[in-house]
Amino acid sequence: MTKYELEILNIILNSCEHLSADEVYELLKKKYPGVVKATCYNNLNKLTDEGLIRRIVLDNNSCRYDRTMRHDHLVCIKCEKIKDVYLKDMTSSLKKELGVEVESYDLKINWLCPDCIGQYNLNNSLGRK
Amino acid sequence: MTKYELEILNIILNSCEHLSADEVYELLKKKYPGVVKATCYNNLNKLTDEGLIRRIVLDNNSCRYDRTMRHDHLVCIKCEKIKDVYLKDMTSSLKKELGVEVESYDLKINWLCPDCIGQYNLNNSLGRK
DNA sequence: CCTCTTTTTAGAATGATTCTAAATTTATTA
DNA sequence: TAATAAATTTAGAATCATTCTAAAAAGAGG
Repeated sequence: MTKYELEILNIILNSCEHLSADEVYELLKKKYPGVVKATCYNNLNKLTDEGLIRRIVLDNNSCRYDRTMRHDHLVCIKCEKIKDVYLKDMTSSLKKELGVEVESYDLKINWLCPDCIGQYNLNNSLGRK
Repeated sequence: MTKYELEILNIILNSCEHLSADEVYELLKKKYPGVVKATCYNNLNKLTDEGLIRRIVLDNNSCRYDRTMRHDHLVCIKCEKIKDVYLKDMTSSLKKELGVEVESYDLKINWLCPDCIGQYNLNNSLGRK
């Protein structure tokens, strides 16, 4: 594991946010000012392939990086901020309901976060789409 | 609703596949050869906003379009093909478990489809990541 | 028919990510 | 330790899906 790969892993494991590739790159530059963006992408891909970090793809086609320990995500329909939630693992119940092998799953729950909830008419935006 | 919007809606409702924007565009051109790609994108966005179709964002940052009736997706970890599955709606159980309002959710289940399952060593690829 | 609004067009712009080929670093093994 | 091989990084160009822009066209209502 190279110094860049290690530092990127640390950045992600120690972050409370869900960072974009660009945000990871900015943090990486604080320690290694000369580093190049492609290196950041290379290592984000490598770490993802190795299963050490996890890529979350948002509806607007942008990615965030996260720890791998199994958990689910609340995504705010307004500000798009992500919050981790630790719901019980559904793998085996999905297997049972589907009758097939399940490798993993990805559950994104759309909500209005507390910061945004005041800014919406709840009846219109939550009651029905 | 314009002829383009209507035709795009028909293309998606009548397709058994989960089409990409480009595939929708190719099909649209069969009926309206002069139409331009931006029109296709405009209308895909409009239809999505109107809730008449649904956008699925894959891990590789590409989109597919689908009917809106609530259902979940099996995504093959090898060929990335999508299959619809109609699992029971979890909205209310999620609300209960989380203790917050839930607008909707998006569940993607990763598996190896029957076409790809022969090409993998199941112990390695399914047992653990 | 006139005015206002919406949609379409053409093509440029954007922006995230990937690619390429050369340079550098790290690891291997003679 | 020197030589060779493999992996990583670099710089910047390329890609590709999508969005933007401003002008033209189409549609709707009075």
